[in-house]
Amino acid sequence: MAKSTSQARSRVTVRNIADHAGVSIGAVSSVLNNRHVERRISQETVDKIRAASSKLGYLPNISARRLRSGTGQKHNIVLAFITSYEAPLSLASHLIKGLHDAVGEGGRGVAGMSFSLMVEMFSAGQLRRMPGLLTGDHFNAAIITNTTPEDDQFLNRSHLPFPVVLVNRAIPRYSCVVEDPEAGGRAATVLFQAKRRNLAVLHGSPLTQTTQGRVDSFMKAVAGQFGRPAQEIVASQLSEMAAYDAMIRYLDHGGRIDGLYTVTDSMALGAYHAIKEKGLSIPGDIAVVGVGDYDISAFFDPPLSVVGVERGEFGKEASRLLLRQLAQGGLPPLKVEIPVDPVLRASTARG
Amino acid sequence: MAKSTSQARSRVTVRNIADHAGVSIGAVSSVLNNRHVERRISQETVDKIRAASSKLGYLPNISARRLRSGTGQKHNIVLAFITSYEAPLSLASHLIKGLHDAVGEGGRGVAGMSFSLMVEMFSAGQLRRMPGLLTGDHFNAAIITNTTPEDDQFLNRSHLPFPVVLVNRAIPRYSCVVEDPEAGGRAATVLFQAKRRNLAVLHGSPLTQTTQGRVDSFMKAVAGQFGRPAQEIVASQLSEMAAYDAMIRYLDHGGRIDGLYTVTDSMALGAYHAIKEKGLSIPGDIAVVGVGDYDISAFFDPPLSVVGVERGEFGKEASRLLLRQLAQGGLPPLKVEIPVDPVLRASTARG
DNA sequence: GCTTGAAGAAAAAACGTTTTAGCTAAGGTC
DNA sequence: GACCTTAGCTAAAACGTTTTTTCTTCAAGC
Repeated sequence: MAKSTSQARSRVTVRNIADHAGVSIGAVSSVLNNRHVERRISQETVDKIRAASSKLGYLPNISARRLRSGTGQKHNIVLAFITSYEAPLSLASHLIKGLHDAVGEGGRGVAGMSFSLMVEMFSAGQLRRMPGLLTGDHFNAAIITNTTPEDDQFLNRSHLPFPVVLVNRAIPRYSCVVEDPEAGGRAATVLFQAKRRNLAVLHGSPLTQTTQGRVDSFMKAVAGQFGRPAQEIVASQLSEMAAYDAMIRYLDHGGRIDGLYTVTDSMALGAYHAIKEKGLSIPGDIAVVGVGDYDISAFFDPPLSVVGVERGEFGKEASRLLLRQLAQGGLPPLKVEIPVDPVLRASTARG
Repeated sequence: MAKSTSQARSRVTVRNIADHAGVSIGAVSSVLNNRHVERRISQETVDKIRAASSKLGYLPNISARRLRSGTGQKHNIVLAFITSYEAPLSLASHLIKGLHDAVGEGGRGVAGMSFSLMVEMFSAGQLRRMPGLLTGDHFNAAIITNTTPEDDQFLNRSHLPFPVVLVNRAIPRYSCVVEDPEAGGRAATVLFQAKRRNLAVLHGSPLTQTTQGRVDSFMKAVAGQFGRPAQEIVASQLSEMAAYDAMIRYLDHGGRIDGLYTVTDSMALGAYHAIKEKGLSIPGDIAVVGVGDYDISAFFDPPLSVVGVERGEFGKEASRLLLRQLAQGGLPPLKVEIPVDPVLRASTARG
C-alpha cells in the first residue's frame, strides 16, 4: 500500500514522469532530450512533462542512456584507477595522466574502442568492500595502488574477473609495475662517489613494500662496500615533519654521519631543515640523496640529488600492461621494473 | 557479405559467444559470471563457452551490466571531473579528494544514491569536442576546471544538460567556486606589516583568471597604501625555472625591492633561488609571500609565508554546490568565494 | 508402463533508455 | 465525398546483460 509513497522515492524514471504527466514515455524522452520540436510535441505537453520532471527530481540513468545510444559507436571500455582514500594523490595524478596518454587524448586511440577512466577510492584495508570489484560490473580493467598488507592479502586470495595491474606492489598472479629494486643500491653508489663513508638511511615506520625495497638494497650495498652496515634513522611517518623530528633526535643524541639517503623527497626536505638547524652544511657535512618523487627537488636549497624513476613512467607502463591484457586475455602476469636514474645535484657534491 | 568478417570485429557480445559455442545466451552469462555450478551447466558446455569467449576476445559492456544488475540498489549517479589535458594535476588531486569526501567514502553517503567519479580530460581549447558533454549521456553532473578562454566562450554560449560547477572560473549562468578576490590585497597587507615599502609582484604570462585577480588586487592595495604602483616582474610561465630566470633578469638590471608577492608557490621557489644566488637574503633584503598552493611551503628555506585558501576547500565547496543542484534542479547559479588566510612564516619576518 | 525427479539447457522477462514506425483525428484538395 | 497531408501522439523495438521460468530428456522407482 505504501508502495508509491515511502518506497518509490528511490528512483525516478521516464516511466514515472510519463505516468505523472499522462503521456507516453516516448514523448517524455523526446522532451528531455530537447527533440520536442522535430518530434512534434505540442508546447502544452512539453510544459507538462518539464513540470513533472522537475517536480519528481528526475536524474537520468547513465547506464541505460549509454547502453541505448552508445550503439553503433566504438566499444566503450571502462578503466578504473583504484587507490587508497588515505594515500597522497600526487602519484595518482601522474598515473592518471599516464593513462590518458596511453589511451590517447579524449579516450580515442586504440582500435575500435573508446575509454572512460573512473577514480575509485577505498579506506585503507577495506579494498574488499569496494563495489564492483568482485562482480566485475563496474569496470573492464583496473590499476590498483596504495594497498595495505590487508588489502594485498585479499587480492592474493581473490580472483578478480578483469585485468588488473598493480603499481608499486608485487603479488603473485598479478601484473605489476615496480621501481627498479636496486634503487637503494644506486643511491648508495652516489654517496660512495661523493666520498662518503658514514652513511645512514632515513625512513618511515612501518615500511611499505617500496620503501622497504629501497632500504634493503641500500643497506646491502653499503655492507658490501664497507663491510659494516649503514645506520637507520626511523621516523614515525613519511612526512617532512616526522623526518625533521627524527633527524633532530638523531643529531641531538650524537649521531654522526656524512651521507644520508632518504626514502622519499619529503623526508629529505625534513632532514634538510634539521641539518641546517643544527648548524651543519649540505653537502659539506652531510651529503643527501633522495628519490625524485617531488618534481621540485631541483629547487631545494641546495638542489637535491635523486635516484629515482622518470615521473610518469609508472602510469605509462601500467597502462601499457593493462591495454595489452585487455587486447588479449589469458596472458601470464608480467612484472615491469622501471629503471632508476641518478640525477646529480649540489647535495652530493664531493665533500 | 563481408558482414561477419571485417565489420563484426568491432563488438563481441554474449550473443556472439552463444552462437559460436552453439548454446543460449543465458548459459553464456552463467558461465561468464561463474554461476555455472549452481545453474547446472555441464563441464563440457562450460569449456566450450570459455573457449569461445577467450577466442573472440569478449569484453563485457559495463553499461548493460550495470543497467541489469544495478536494479534494486540505490540510484548510481555519475560525476565527472573535467580538466585540461595540459594543466597540472596537483589541484585536480585535491579536488578529487574533496569530491570523495563530500559524497562519502566508497561513494555512499547521500540518501539513496551512490556515486561514481570519472576523470575526463580535454585538450586545451577543445572542450566542446568532449563526448557526452552536450548529449548528457556520460555523466549526471560535472566539475569543470582549467579551461582556456576559448573553452569559456563555448561554455558561455552552450547550455549543458546537467548541473555544472566551475572551479577558478566565473562564467555567467554557471555556479562556480573561486578564491577570495582580495587574496592579492591580503598578501600586500602581509608585506606592509613586515615594513616593506618597495614591492613587486612576480607572475606568468599570459595571466589566468585566477592569477590576474591576484595581481590586480595586489596592485590596487599597494597603490592605495603608497600612492604608487608596485612593480611587475613577468615570467614566461608559472614554472620555477621561468620565475628564476625572470627574477635573475630583474635583479641584474638593477631592480631593487624589499618585498615580493608571487602568484604561485612554484614561482616563489624560483625567486628564492635567484635571490640567494644574487647574494641577497630572505627576509633580510627581500620578504617573500606566496599563495599556499604547495603543501611544503613550510619547509622552504626560509619557510614561506602564504596567503591562500585551505587546501581541499575548493573540492569540498564544489562538491557541495554540485550535490545541492543535483538534489534540487533549477536553482539559480551560485558563486562561492573561498576565504584566504595568511600563514605567517619566516619569509616575511620584520626586516 | 506409469509417475517422479533431476540434470541440462533454452526461452523469456526485465533493467531504463532512445528511436522508429504506426495510429488517429483534423483539416485541406480536387 | 474520397483522398491526401499533417500534427500530435502512442506503441513497440532495440541496446547487452542477468535472472527466472519453462521446457526437454533421461534414469530411477514402483
